[in-house]
Amino acid sequence: MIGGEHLELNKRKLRILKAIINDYFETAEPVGSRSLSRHYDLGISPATIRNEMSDLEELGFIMQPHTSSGRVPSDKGYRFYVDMMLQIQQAEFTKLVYMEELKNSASRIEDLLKNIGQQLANQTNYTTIVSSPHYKKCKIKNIQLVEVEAKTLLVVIVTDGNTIKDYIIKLEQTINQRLLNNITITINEHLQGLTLNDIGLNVINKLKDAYEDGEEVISKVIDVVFKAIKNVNKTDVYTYGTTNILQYPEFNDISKASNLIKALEAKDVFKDIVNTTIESEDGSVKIVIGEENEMEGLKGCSLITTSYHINGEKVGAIGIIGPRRMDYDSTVQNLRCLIKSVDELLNKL
Amino acid sequence: MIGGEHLELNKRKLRILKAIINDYFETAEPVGSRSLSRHYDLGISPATIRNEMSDLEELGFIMQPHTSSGRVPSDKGYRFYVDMMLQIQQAEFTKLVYMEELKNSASRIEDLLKNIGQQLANQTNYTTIVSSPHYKKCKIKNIQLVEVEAKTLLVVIVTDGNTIKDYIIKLEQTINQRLLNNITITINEHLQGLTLNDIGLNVINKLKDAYEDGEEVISKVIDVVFKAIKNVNKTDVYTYGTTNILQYPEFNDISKASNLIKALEAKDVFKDIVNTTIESEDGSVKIVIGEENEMEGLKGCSLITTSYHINGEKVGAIGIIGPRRMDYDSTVQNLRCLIKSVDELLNKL
DNA sequence: AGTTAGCACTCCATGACGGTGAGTGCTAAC
DNA sequence: GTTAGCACTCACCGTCATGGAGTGCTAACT
Repeated sequence: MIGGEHLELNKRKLRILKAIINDYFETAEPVGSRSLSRHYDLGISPATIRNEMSDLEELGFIMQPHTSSGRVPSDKGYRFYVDMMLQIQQAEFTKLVYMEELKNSASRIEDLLKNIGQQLANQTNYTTIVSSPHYKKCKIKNIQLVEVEAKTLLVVIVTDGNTIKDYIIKLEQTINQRLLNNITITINEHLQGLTLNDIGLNVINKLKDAYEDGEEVISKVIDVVFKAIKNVNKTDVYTYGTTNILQYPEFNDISKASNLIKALEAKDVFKDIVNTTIESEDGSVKIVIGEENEMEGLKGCSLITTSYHINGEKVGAIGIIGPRRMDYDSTVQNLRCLIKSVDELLNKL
Repeated sequence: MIGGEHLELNKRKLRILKAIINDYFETAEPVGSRSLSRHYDLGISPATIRNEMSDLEELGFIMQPHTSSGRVPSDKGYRFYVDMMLQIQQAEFTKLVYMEELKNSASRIEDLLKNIGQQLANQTNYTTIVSSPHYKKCKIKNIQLVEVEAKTLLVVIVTDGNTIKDYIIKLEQTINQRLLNNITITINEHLQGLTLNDIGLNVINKLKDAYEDGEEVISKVIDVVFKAIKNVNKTDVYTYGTTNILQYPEFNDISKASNLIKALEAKDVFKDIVNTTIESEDGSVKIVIGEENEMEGLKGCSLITTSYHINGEKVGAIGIIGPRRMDYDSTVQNLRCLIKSVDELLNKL
């Protein structure tokens, strides 16, 4: 399909489309034939450009906001441009200036991801989203029980990727230290290496049988283990630089801005985006343009996402949200470089 | 000072001021003498109202945006009104409808506070801020060391109010389980009940002397303890319902809205507000009006804050941000009821 | 046949203009 | 002390003319 349309676009039409996209990126105003011929050295007269633009409009790559105004790239136009760009673009990994900072800034994955989101927003002047890591099969690595005060236990659960979750549980009766130690050991023996699905009734019963006076503790611990694993699997999404995107004239209208912010606030809706990003091809960059967005509030924006890895597994997504006319070229480039360094950093932690 | 001005305001002027504040709250438009006499049963003619308004303006309680326009309450006018209200208002504790929900929703303090912020934003249609609890003197309750894999230790630190912080530390060399257990016991013996200030060089040295081959572990654990306590003492501030405030016409201008959102995003600046709120009189409600705000982006807003308690100690703040003409009366009322229930809930956890 | 100059036309943005409505302050009468 | 009346101000709104930037079409040029 796209290939077919590509063939229809001769070199001159392509140059003009690119020029329109570039001019519109810079001015945010519909671009006309005359201004195009002035600013770009196309070697043809405005009249010729007009003819070509008329063709491009017929093909659906550009649109007129109203008769006798200049042209604006359509979603389809951007789609075409972006698909072409993704094929052509050389992966040129320049070292990002803020990588050094990041390297030293954080020893926890969450903090690192937060810094990345913040830095990327600052650097691109767009809004960024970062999802927390999400492990497909979350295995239990270690469970620790600590008495913090009488009848109160602290349960610490370490899972894959050294994610730690801790819970406080209240008991009906006190429990002596020796029993607690033994229970801890037994629980670990039974649960280490298991995923949520692996923990069936038989495992639970076996555990409960092991200690008669420990039944309360064990069943409460198991509750908490389930909670923890569910929590680890919960994808959290964080956004940075929300106000960055408000500076672009397309969001001058408060109602548009408000809708967008509302969408950013309701992070739930990003989870789909994160999931499809994670499931898409390794190392690929996904671009969603304008109306292609399923979320209402984002239809005025474009979204560039890619996934990051921990221990070789795709576990989370990083995305950039900008106006439809955003600078796809260098933003994609930027994101590619970033993700490369991020993957390295994450695997070092 | 305020008392003196109060005396200057006879009953009629007061009624007029209240009427202006109320009308402006409802319409967000400057209010004139004629419309005032129509909508409120003041028993006097517009001409008389005009004379009174002229006086009120001279006293600084109301202002004219431009000659021959209606009047708008000034910060001083609101301040006067609000101070009076706070003195008069009966604390009438109606049960909040969403309290039941909150009761069941959360078992962790952070989750509960999050729900509260969200609910309060929904209910008031303003933006809310909630600070995380901040304990004056944070004592160490329990420290636990767990080997999660070779050369990798998990350090769990439980402090006052059952706040839990956990850290992963990497070691140069493996450590056997027995030594680890002993170190854990010794560390707890030495550090339990101490605050950050209590941990001086002599404590550290004593600890290090206890185990020759445990020096690395001990010094790394102490590092982490310091970090944890600092983290517990760090006040985090969360905001909810950011878009709520954008619906008010005073923020129709995108630049004003953007400034406000920027202020909300830069949560650091709220910490002063939180601190002064926590330090102010027990159970009191603090109101900051318009230009009284120190933060640039908030000068167009008003802020109503109060503190919540855990174990009798004021540990955090809850606040509501609305337009200057917000409904101080019922918002304060609302906040008072909320905080009463919240304090109860928090102390049950 | 492809390219270009010229021309008529469209539409948006801008600024001037006048009328309207809501407001004020002042004065004089009640 | 209160109020009616009046002159005046100012924001707001619709209308109108103007200018600029753009288009599409046609005819002439290479």
